[in-house]
Amino acid sequence: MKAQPAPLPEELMDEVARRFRALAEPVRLRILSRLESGERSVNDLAEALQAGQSNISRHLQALLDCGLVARRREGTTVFYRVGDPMIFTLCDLVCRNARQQAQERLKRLVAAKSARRTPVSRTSAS
Amino acid sequence: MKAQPAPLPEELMDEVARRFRALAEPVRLRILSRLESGERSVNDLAEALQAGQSNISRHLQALLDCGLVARRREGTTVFYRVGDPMIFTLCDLVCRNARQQAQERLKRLVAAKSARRTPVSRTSAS
DNA sequence: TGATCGTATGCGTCTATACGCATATTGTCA
DNA sequence: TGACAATATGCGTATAGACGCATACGATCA
Repeated sequence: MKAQPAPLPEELMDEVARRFRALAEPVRLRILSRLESGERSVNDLAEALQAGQSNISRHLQALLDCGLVARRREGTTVFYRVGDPMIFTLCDLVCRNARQQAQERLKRLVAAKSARRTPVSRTSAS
Repeated sequence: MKAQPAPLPEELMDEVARRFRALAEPVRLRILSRLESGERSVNDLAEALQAGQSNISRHLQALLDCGLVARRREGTTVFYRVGDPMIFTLCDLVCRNARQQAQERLKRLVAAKSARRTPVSRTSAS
C-alpha cells in the first residue's frame, strides 16, 4: 500500500526524463531504426546515415548510457544492438499520436475553409 | 503493401523527436503527473511545483505545441489538461525500464562482490 | 474606464549538447 | 614491434533551451 502505483513516481522522474532525452534526437531515432533489423557496427551506421563517425559514436554512447542499446566487440569493430525492444513500442505510440494530430489539423483546416462565412464557434482555439 | 509498417517512418522522425523532447524535462513530467488527476490552472501548478509562474507557463506552452496538453479558459484563468492519455503509457513503459535497469545494476554489483576472487568472465563490460 | 488578477512573453544569462576536426585508444596481423 | 583499421574522445564552435525578472496582454468587476 504505497499511495497507488502512479505512472510517474517522483524518485524516477529524472531517470525517465533522461531516457526521453536520449530519444529526443532525430539522429538517434534513425540509429535505432537501423538497429531494428539487427546489430550494426559504428561505421555501418555512420555510412548509412551519412554522418561523421565520431558523431555516431557519441550518439551510440548516449543511447548506451540509458541502456537503450547494448554493445558487443568482435575484433576491432563494435556491434551495437537494441537494448530493449520496448523502444519500438514507444516510438509506435508516438508515431500514431503524430499522425493523428496531423490528420486533425487537416480536418480542422478543411472545416474552416467550408465555414469561411460562418465564423462562429471557434472551438477552443488559442 | 508498403515495405512493412516500420515503427519509425523517416517522414515522422522529426515530429517524433519533438514529442520525446517535450517529455525530456523533469519539470514537464511533473506537470503531466499533476494533470493526471484532472485539469489545473497555471498558478496551481506553479505553486504545487515550487516553480516560477512564467517558467510553468512556458513549459505548458511547449507541451501544448506538441498536443500533449489542451487548454480551456474560464474567466482570466486557464486550465490545462492532458491531451492524450497515451503519455502515461509511455511514462509507465519507461519507468519499468528504469526500474529494471536499476535492479540489474544492483544484481551485477552483488555478483561482482561475491566473485571478488574469481574475476573471470567480465560479461560484456565497457 | 480604471484597478486587479491570471497568464503570456521579451530579454539576458547560463548550461547542455550536437557537430566536425584532429588525435588517442584498442585490437589485429605481418 | 610497427603498421593499420575501427572506435572513442578532447576541444572549439554554434545553437537550443531553462530560468528569473520585469512587463505586456486579456478578462473581470467596481
